[in-house]
Formats: sequence, structure tokens, C-alpha cells
Amino acid sequence: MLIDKVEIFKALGEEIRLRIFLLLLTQGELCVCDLENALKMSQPRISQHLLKLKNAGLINDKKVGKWKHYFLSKSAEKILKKNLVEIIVSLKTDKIIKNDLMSLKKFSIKKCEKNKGFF
Amino acid sequence: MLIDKVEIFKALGEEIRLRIFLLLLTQGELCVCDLENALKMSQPRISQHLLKLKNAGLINDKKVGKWKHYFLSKSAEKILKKNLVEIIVSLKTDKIIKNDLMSLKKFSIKKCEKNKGFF
DNA sequence: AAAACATATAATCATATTATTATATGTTGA
DNA sequence: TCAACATATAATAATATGATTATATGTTTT
Repeated sequence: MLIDKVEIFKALGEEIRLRIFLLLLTQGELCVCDLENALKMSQPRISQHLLKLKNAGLINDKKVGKWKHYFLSKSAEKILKKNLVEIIVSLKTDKIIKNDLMSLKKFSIKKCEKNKGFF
Repeated sequence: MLIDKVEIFKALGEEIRLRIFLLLLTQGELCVCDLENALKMSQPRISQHLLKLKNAGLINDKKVGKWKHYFLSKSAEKILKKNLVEIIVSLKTDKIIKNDLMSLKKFSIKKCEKNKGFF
């Protein structure tokens, strides 16, 4: 849950991968050699970044003749439609996050006035 | 532009920082010692992650007595309201991304049918 | 002014990530 | 079947990131 989201942000938090992701998002299916040409980068470099996007659950692939086509995963299409705030706040049900909030509440020293959060 | 977004995703793509960010998002202003207690982690560790969130432009701070309060930046509040797709597609105006798209177009081998992208 | 507190920063070390190079696997087409 | 192509994977080296420890800075309280 928390870790899944971290992995998604981490996958997008790298220039090459964000560029690849945007190309797939705007262009649809692309093969590795399309990306090699678009980004002007070596094949292993592209392939390794594709693997990370795939491990984060953001893309999928299929064999097409001698090529392999990459495209956005269903779960990527789903999460893309959400607000960033929605994505992040949904983590409030995560065990680790619940714990953080509890610990904070327990501590809760009244040092001075603080602004309230969004939620 | 592209790099700014990369830095934002990178900042959120780390467990401790995402936990901190969510706490600030839901609780509003918090000082370092609040976060120390919430996450049960050492002060320098928290401080260093706060610095990274700040460098990504996601949070700001203000001195309050002997404490330092951290809270979401205006630009964070703004970007939080957007869809992930909006955030990413907005990069189409970025120079690097435009270039990628041009290179791809130039290459554009008609290997076989491909699905279209979202946009 | 001294002690206690809150935070930042720097140095070091451990770990993770990335790029490159080389090689392997599988597919197509002559 | 063999050569050319498309991609994956593994090994290595370079770089970046993160955690810990120690120390510095500034503030409050006594």
C-alpha cells in the first residue's frame, strides 16, 4: 500500500523514466527501438528503465513479432485519473501511516498554535 | 520544468518522506520533534528528509520560538489538486520532451499496428 | 550566564542506483 | 540454416542516496 505508492513515485522520479512514461502516455504502444531513437540512448539503458517502470506496475508489454511493445498498465491508467491529493491521502488506511498518526496524537505537546491540515 | 517534476516525484518516492508529507498534509504545521515522535526516528534523519522535501519545493518552514514549523508549500497545495495525468502531460511543452517526440516522429517506422496513446 | 532544548550541518560509512560493456536469447528473412 | 535484428540479462564500475554519529547554532528558561 504505502510501499506501492513509494515505488510508483520512485519510478517516475527519474528523468529517463518520466520521459519514457510520457511517450507511452501520449503515443501509446512503443517498442524498445522506438524509445532508443526518441531518447537517443542505448538499448540496455532503455530496457533497464522499462523494467523498473514495469516492476512499479506502471507499464506492461507484449510480444509482437520480433518486437516487444510497451504500453501503460491498467492500474497506471486508473491512477492517472486521480488527484495527487487523492492518491496520497488514500494512504491514511495504511497500517504504517495509521501508526504514525497515533504516535503523533499520543505525543501531542501543546507548544503553541498551529495551522490545521487539509483534512 | 521536466526536472522540477522529476524532483517532486523523487522527493515523494521515498518511504520516510512520503510519511512526513502525508503527516503535514493531514495535520498541518508540525515541528521536527513532532515528526521525530510520530516516526520514531532520529532528529538528523528527519531533518535531512525535510531538507529534501523543501528542495523539491514541496514544503516550507518558519521559525516559531525555539521550534521550526514545517508545512506544505503553496505550490504543493496547487499541484496536489491536479490529476496525475495533468501533471505529467503538462510536460509536453518542455523542450526535452518536445525533442523526444520529434525524434520519435522522424524515426517512425511502420512496423505494424499499434494502439494510440491517450492524447 | 549557564543549562536545557530544538534544530541544522558535516563527516563518515553503508547501501542503492545507474550506465556501460559484453553476452545471451529468441525471431525473422534470405 | 545462417545472418541480421530486437531485446534481455549479467557483470562491472561509477555515482548517488541514506543512516549514523558527532558537533555547531540558536533559543528559551532558570
